[in-house]
Amino acid sequence: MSTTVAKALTLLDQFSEDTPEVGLSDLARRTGLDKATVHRMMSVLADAGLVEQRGAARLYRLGPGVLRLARVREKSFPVTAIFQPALDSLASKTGETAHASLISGRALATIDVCESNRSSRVSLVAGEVLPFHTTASGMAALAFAYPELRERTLSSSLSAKTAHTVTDVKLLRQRLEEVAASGFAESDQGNEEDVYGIAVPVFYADGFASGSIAVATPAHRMTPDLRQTIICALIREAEKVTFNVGGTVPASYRNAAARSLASFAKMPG
Amino acid sequence: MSTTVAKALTLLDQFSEDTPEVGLSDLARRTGLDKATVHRMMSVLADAGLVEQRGAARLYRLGPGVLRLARVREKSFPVTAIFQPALDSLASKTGETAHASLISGRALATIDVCESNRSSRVSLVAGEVLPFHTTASGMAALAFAYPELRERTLSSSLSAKTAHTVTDVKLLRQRLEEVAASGFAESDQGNEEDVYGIAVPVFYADGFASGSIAVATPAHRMTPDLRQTIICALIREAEKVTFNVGGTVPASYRNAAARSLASFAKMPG
DNA sequence: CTTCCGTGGTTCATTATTATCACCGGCGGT
DNA sequence: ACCGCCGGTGATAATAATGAACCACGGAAG
Repeated sequence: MSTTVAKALTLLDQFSEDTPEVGLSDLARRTGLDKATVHRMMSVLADAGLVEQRGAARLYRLGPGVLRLARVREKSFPVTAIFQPALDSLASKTGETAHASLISGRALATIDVCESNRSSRVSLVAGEVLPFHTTASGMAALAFAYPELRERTLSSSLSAKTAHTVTDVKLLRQRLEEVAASGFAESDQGNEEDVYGIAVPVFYADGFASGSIAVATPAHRMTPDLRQTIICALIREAEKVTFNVGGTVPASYRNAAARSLASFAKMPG
Repeated sequence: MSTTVAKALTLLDQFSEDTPEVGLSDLARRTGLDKATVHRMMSVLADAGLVEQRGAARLYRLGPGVLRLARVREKSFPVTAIFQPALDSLASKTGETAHASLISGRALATIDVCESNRSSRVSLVAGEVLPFHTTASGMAALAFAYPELRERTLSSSLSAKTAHTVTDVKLLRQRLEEVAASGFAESDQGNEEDVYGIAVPVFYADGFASGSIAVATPAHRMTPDLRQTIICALIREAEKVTFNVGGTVPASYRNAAARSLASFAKMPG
């Protein structure tokens, strides 16, 4: 984080679907950078087309440049187009909100969402950069990601987002091992109050996780039955998605997932 | 261009649909930066998720971060979703390839394309950052853009891309005045050999151009009839698009477009 | 097998860039 | 008129970027 470009790029992280437009002072406050610094950096970002300044309020917002970049990536390596149908299927099967996230540098980026059509549903604020350790999506991805990323994450600052957030490194490591053994991750209100998340990893061609797909439900609604339905659906969809993006399911995960599915089959109901 | 962030951002411009993956030395060569510098910058960009390095070849490609950013922008300010149907309509009406570009900092970013279904058609390399002065899209946008952008562009280095490219500032200024008077821009092989482009501007709420929509045809196929068809269709579609993005058509353009349409009506055929 | 050239990646002293702070003009509420 | 906050600016002190040299590797050619 000491390099100037890194600081400049944190400015981009300040924009989300919640706050698509941000002012200069606000950016400075959020990032802890000096106003002048932010101003100069934003001018540069605007020059590159990554942000633009429109309207009388002089607020900044993301610029057309990001559309171009996304287009280039999606054209040469389509993923959102592959994830979306899987999420639609998940949402209709489970009746809950499904979303997909990709490992994006040292964090997790939510790239696709399909909200359920229930009256009471989890409506997630997509577009935010999510930490690994507070979300089921993050834990699922991290458990099967490059070991170096796992270590770097565990040895970074792990802030709590709710009263339920696990921040203890030893406990997190244990949780990751459980995820690795079961093939799926769960988060009971670790990232947001009243949200229960379940996630499974999706893989790259090299057999390491590229991201994850997840289903989020209101915590009070979670039942063993629903839980089982969600996990089974996730495992099945994830396999398809991994295949469609040209990924390889590693043996470790394949075994873990099979074990979990088998254990459900034995249970009554 | 002297700031380090600007240099780092030029690295992102090296990725296009043509070359979605680039190596380290290649990036250094293209940008004129030192290998070590590029490596450090790419590491930072990768940390932010804007690029990623996959596969044994260690090539860099755009990362999931750009998907997130595009999603955020598109959710709060949908434009590609608005441009696309207009382009589809243009392509079917004219039988030629249509595309939309937005002013992205000090250049033009192509964000949407609809190729015609003809056997011989202009197949454009989208995703590239286009200069203003070589393309019809660029001239259409520039003629109605903020004066400061126009001046800055005209006083920058204007390199030629084909033998037909106009690089003389005085002549370009004259062309821009013609565009302002007629409401549309034409480029006869100024950006690419054998490509004839016609474009009209699209506007922001403040009455300045946000970008343009254009139709590109093989130069040899262009006829007065086709030209008229294209221009009329463009003007009509552009008005709709401007309205749909919440933009305002300035009086100057409205008059110019009306004049052009009227002049065609008077003509035989 | 050796040589050569091209990768990607790293190091570190030199140097140029960047952050900081106080300041400015403008706007809106009190 | 005042106050606070906004976006934006400029000179100086402090920091971060630079780039040549270097390493290890891999493939092609001699």
